[in-house]
Amino acid sequence: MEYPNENMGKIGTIDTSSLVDKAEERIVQYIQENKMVIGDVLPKELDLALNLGVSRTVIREALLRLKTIGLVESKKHKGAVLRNPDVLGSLRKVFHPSILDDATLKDMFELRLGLEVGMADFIVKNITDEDIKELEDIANQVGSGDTAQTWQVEDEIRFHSKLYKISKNRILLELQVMLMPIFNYVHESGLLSSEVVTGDFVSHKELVEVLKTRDADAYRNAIRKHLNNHFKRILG
Amino acid sequence: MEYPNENMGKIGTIDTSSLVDKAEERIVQYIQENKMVIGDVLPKELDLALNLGVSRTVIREALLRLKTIGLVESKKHKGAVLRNPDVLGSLRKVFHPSILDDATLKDMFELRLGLEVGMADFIVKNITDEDIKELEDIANQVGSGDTAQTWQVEDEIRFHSKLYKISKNRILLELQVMLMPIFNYVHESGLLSSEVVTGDFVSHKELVEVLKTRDADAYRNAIRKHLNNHFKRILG
DNA sequence: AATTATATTATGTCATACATATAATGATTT
DNA sequence: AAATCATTATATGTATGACATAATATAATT
Repeated sequence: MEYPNENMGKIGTIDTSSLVDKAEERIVQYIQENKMVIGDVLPKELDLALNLGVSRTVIREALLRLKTIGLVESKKHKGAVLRNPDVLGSLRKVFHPSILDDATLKDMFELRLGLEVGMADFIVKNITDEDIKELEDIANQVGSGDTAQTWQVEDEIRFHSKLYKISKNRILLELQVMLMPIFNYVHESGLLSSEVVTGDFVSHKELVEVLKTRDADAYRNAIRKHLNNHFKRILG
Repeated sequence: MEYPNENMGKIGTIDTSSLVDKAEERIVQYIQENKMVIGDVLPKELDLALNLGVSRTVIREALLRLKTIGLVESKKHKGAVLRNPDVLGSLRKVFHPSILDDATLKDMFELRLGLEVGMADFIVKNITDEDIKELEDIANQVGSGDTAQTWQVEDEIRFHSKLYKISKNRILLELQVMLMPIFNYVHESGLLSSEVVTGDFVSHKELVEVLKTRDADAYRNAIRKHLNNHFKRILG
């Protein structure tokens, strides 16, 4: 029983949603019922207010929410126009190490590792000869004289960013862009057990060689091994 | 050259951000500079307005954005209190097939497949004997008489939801919950090439058997095969 | 026809007032 | 003294009206 008093039965809940909540709901409903598509414009604020029987203030706040999650975009004189929602856009502002708790940061660290292994099939499917050439170039840049830590990190990012691009999956790519700073933050923070160095490390060069075979299973195993040091830190 | 007129050189951009944009920025800045933590409350709207030299309306809209992305939560009488951001919360409203374009939907279909394969290590790491028992129960419920399509789908969802839970990764779990309806929608829509049936299918029961060995590599291969029909539809 | 003024319109911002819920305080009871 | 209840103060929620601003449509000019 989830009520404080055992004798207290369920009597139904009261609608505590604010006017803005309701207005937002109705507007989304309006969009769906009218089968509106990208580019269509919503009725102007005053009309919405009049029709829903609330003040313009409420409508503005409801619309602002829709703007914030990227569903609409407001143009002066024209109104709120539907846009192809930048699905992950709303995440961008939240994805900062400073405002996330440790558990979440760790989850994201994991997420990135998982994504990279999980997208093997999509990489192999879409990779072109030019892509391979490009990856090879990046992989070769290491060792070319300067082996300072910062350069290594940059090459690391370039190489893996390229992999995401090859996957031709926009969501994946955007996720990666947002996850990368968090990953690096966690990597360098004291959040995880200290780094370990294992024997059978797969280098970027070797990854490229595997990619040349266009064998997804083989690549999946290779990238998993490549990331093994990271995995070890969370798997213990 | 990205300017209409070749003769037009770069003269620097003008800050076109609205007052709300700036206010939002300053508030986030305030949070970081003061090293505020979960539970702390922001100054009240009127104080923020006075200090930033804008109207309360602007402050309210800025705060509303932060509320929408789940960074703060406003309590009457108290103010805007920092909350552990529900990172994916803002996605919930956008994740509806009706408002996403086909390309994005397909990307999400892929994402789910990738996640499931990519999280193999985390499942194997965290799985308990009870988890295995539970998975076994779900797997056995299939075939117990009723083989209607709807039941199959429900068992499918139950089984895979359980897998995500086992991963003990909240982000992964939340993503899955949001992705599932989209996945089903795409699965049933005419968006992908028609379904194919392959020979070597790995069943839920077999997956459980593999999990008993606690071998992440083996499980990764198994789940990849289990999802092979889905993969085939996008890989062609 | 092309450019330049003008008017119109819908959003952006401001100011003020009041409603409402809740934290804090004080009064009452046991 | 502790617990309960009533009161008050306070910060957000909502409403209203006004004006600023930018973009569109229209008219005027070249």
